[in-house]
Amino acid sequence: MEELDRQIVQLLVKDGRMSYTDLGKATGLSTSAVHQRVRRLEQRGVIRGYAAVVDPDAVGLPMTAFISVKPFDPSAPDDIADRLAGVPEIEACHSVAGDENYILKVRVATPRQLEELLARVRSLAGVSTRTTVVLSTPYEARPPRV
Amino acid sequence: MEELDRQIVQLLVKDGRMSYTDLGKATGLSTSAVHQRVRRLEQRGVIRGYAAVVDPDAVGLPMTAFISVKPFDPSAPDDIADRLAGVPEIEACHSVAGDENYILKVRVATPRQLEELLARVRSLAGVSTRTTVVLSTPYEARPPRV
DNA sequence: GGTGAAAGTCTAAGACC
DNA sequence: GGTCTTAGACTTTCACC
Repeated sequence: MEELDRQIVQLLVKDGRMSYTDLGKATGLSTSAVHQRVRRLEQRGVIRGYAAVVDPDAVGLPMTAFISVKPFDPSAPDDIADRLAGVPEIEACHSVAGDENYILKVRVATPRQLEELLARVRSLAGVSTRTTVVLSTPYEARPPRV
Repeated sequence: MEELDRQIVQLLVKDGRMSYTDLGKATGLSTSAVHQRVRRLEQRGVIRGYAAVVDPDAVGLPMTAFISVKPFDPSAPDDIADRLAGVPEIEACHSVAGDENYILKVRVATPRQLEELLARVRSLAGVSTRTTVVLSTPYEARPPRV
């Protein structure tokens, strides 16, 4: 990716609501040139979208956990990610190398909800689970150095 | 949190660039009422900021891994998170309950860079590491159901 | 790929309920 | 907390280079 695009992406990752005017000032381009570049970056899928970053505590989801899952029947076709796609508590699902097949990142309100979620994940996906509870998060969603 | 605020947060998590005008239409409030509420949500820290969501592959960081770390000397004061705060490859750092003390999520370009990063993490923070490489990510950063 | 200008839309602040 | 109003800023499109 070219230097100017890299700069624009970097700026938008740090502040997704930065105006095209300000992006132009920061990069030395005109407003419309920036606008065009951003549109291309969106079309090419480099920029997937924009999101408000929310404090999970403040919206009633103070409990985070990582759930590693492994199928009961390792010979069955792996449709675990699909089976879990509709579970709203799951924020991320990564297929991984190692002892387990997937790592899920989940957010819930209470330990009781985590217990209920684990039961749901096990029965929906036919997996055993190993859960690591997050105690605190010094930082998260830090902008990548693009 | 109140229903209208919940709605606004939900909408902004899905589209961080949605205009106040459109937020007003979606919630049945006037533009300025929405604007006021958003400003309050930002001030109260419910909304921490806004970010462009970027495709890691497209910006040259196709490799993701989780690194669990444990201090060599468990009796030393725990300043691991601080020591690692300046490492740009680390996207998130969670203190966790369980066998290890922290889980880091990292993004790099190549296996060789991951190797170099692991060495850096170990020596900077005085920890042993256990690394789980991500093979693919069916979904990630899904908007929480606020 | 870039610029610059015009029309339309949105933001932000103030007065008022 | 809410609405309405208004000035100014920003976005978006277009003709042109």
